[in-house]
Amino acid sequence: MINYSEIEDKWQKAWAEAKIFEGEVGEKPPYMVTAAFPYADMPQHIGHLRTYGTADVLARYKRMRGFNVLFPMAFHASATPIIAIAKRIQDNDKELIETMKIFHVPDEDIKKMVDPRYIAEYFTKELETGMHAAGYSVDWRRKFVSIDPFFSKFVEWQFGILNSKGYLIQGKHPVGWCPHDNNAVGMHDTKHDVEPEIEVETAVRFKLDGEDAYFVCSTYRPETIFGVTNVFIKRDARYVLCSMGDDGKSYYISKMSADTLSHQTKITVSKELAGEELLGRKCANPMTGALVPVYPGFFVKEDVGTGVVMSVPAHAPFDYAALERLRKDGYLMDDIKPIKVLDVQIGRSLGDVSAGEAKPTQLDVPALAYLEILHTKPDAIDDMLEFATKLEYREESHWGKMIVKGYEGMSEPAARERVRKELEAKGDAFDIYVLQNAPVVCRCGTPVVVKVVDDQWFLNYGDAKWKDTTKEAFGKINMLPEKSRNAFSAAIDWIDLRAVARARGLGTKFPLDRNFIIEPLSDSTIYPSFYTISNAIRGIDVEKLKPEFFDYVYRKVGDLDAVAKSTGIDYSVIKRCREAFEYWYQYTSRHSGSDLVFNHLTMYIFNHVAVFDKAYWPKQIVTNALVNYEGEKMSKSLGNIVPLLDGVKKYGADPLRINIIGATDLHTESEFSNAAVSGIKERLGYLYDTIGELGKLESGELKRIDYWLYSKLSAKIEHSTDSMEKLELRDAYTSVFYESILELRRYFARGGNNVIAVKDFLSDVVLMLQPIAPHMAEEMWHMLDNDTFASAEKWPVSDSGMRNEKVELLEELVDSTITDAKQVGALMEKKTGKKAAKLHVIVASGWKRKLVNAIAKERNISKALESLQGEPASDKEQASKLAGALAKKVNEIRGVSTTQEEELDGLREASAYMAKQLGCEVSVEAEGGSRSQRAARSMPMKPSLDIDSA
RNA sequence: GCAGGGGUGGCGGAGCUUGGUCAAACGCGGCAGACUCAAGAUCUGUUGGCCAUAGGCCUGCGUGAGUUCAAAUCUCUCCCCCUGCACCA
Repeated sequence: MINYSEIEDKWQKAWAEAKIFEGEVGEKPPYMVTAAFPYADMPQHIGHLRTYGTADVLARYKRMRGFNVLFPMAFHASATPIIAIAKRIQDNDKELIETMKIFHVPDEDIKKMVDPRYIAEYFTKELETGMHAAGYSVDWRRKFVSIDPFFSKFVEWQFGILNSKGYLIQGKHPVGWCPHDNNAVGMHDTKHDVEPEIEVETAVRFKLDGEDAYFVCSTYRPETIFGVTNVFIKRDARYVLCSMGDDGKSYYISKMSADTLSHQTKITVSKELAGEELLGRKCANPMTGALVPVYPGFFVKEDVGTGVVMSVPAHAPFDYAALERLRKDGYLMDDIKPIKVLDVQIGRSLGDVSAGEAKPTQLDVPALAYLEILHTKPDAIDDMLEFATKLEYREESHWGKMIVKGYEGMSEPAARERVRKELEAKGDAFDIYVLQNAPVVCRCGTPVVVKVVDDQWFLNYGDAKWKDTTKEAFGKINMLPEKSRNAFSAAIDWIDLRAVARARGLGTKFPLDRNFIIEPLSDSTIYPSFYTISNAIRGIDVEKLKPEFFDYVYRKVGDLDAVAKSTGIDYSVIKRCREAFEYWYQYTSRHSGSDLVFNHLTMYIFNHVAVFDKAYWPKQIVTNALVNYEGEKMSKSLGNIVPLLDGVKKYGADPLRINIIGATDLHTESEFSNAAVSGIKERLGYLYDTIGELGKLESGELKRIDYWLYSKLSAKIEHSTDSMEKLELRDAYTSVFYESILELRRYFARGGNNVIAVKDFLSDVVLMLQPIAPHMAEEMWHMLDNDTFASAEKWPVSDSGMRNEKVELLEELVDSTITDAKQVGALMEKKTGKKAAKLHVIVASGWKRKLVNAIAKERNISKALESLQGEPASDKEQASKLAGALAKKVNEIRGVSTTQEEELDGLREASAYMAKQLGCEVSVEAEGGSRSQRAARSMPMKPSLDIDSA
């Protein structure tokens, strides 16, 4: 049994003592690997191995490829969860404390976590311990925390630059808001961690006839305004007459919506009344001018939107149903006729079957037609109407074409935008925000509302010039996996204004308004550059870290002497910082989970472009998918989180690393499972044992199977090197790990026993295993009589001279012959009831090879036969016979490279092996010399088989 | 809704960039055998389906169409699944 923890301890200590992972400026080409900050609000679980482990594998690989590698690490604490956690600890939140227990946080530490700073302090230690245990080749001298004062100086400097470039702007912004706490609320501030989802609706105003006031209807589909036949209100709800904003007009909306909307605009109520009282009035459609009546709608909700709904019976099943019900109840409205505004093939998305059955009686009223194809009626339950609404909305949005004059042929989304803009231009429409997933409840118990704050600071990622420069930089970045490029491209186009200041949290104060904190994703966009100097400036009085220091180090602005003088920082330190930045930042590889593409990673590119010279723009970005546990997503609520330290202790760092990092492509989720890890352990054990037993092998002359092993090794090195360059780790480690073991097994089964060959093979395999399984590789490397560090060795180089395709081909011939013989033997046994006693393997003559190759080349039977001129007459006769048989497959025939002698040789050499596999005697014969009647059936690479029964 | 990714055996997933030599590498699971008093572990073999029974044939890569001598692979259509959608790490 391998004692993983003993081996891990041993080598982790040895590496630290030898300082082999400490990056210093040097002569070799630099390569800097950074992975997204871990957040210091929880320790790591095994899922984190995916990103950090991948970065470590790359760092270790590049070191072996002759690069001077720097792999630093730091921690993020400037986040809201950390504040929320402190608060929840204070409130004695059971669920949270449960989670803390999963991570073995001692009670006394939990108690201290009412202080957010203690949370950060505790978990940064935990994180470092975990990363150490996982065997990451990190240069720990450079670590810092995002709330360290010297880092804040760096962030402030960065924001100074962004501001000087005009990228910081101020404006209105909708946020989830708790009226009780008077605070913006995010996911971490709500019960059950629900993210408040804010959605924009269009509010359209309808002028009342004969009254200086408006109804405000909220809608998602302003383009249907052409089809409005009436307005719905809720009969038994309370409504108010109020002012909205400062346009001096009066508006009718429900009382409840007035409360909600008061967080978005100034609302002053002048009168309150019952919905009942509004009935019977008329108001004007702002688009068409038509006067429409006000009716009660059964489905209208006073707390949704404005509590007033514009009715479009042609395109809204609810509206249609409401009118039908009113009609049934005898409500007079002879003048109401649905007005169709767009055309669509009804039921198209349901497939041919349902659409074929549907017989819409009134195609002029799509809303009714939708009810009909769903076999439902206007008096159906709300859920059915809802379903019909969704279907209609979706199909019309997808395929609908406008039929309204002036908008003919426009798609629904285009028309929606245009109508909205037109109405807004006239002042007849404005945006209102709604909580799409209401109710969302703040941890204090108050329902969350949408508030529009008007003094929010934004980073303007929409700035056209900035975007263009970013795209330029993006085009040159190496993306791994390459297919992530599309997502980035979309993200760069999409990102616009990003709020950068927040009211509370740990972190750097916002320089333009010290009452705010810089939002935690925005404070960490260019921090990888801070690693290049963090070790050199730690301990310097932070007040000396003035902007001119950073300007010089990162942008070479100013003069070294002057900077030293004005900051008071030692000349040599500044010089060293500049040199370190210039050196390390030439080539950087950035690693993160793919979930960060749409925020951190995109902002990472933007901010680098804004701050640094071209030479220091990002060079490579690596994203990876996440980790599942036994087929399920890992999550705290599922309780299937395995803390990293527990995992390492239980399974060993290397088996975990192979399973989580090496068994999957970057873009697919990896699967952690106990079964997979134990399979990996068995295989590591096989390699370990094989090395331990090398002494039992001999050192004779190389045999065919030895050449085969060398050939396989050479191909393996070439293949896995290619894969590693693209970080296709699954591919690389299938070859290096799994297939190596299969090859060794076959080698021994074929009678291989050469100590030199096996040792050569294993040495290279062990070295290639080093990036992913560093501890075991180190151990085995030393068992192979080396006294250097595998972690500091060179990656193996493929010796193309060792490639021997002929030998590999002949081994495949042995395999296929065995497979065929088994099948034939089984058939024979089934037919005759007798077991095979002797197998005759008859190898095809040379002329057949010529014929086959000629056909493969010419794709023409007669031409191929011509090329056989000069062969003995009898062969020619047989050749034309055979050629006739091959004629109908003329396009499928492949050429062969083996001669009859080579095949005979290869099969004879393996005849003992074949005999063992088949359990019968094996005789290998040449076609010419065989007495078997089946000899003529033999083909190149497909010997004829004849079995003598017992 | 928008954006990105995906749909291949019992399962996880290769293959798609560059069409043919290729359907299913590698792993898990299943089955059979070896070892064992036995179980487990391990090793060996086998494993898409169907019809065959001297090594063969047919069928099969979400749906439907198209391009081509040839499509898992290229184009289009539709369906379904996953992820993200901002002040939140």
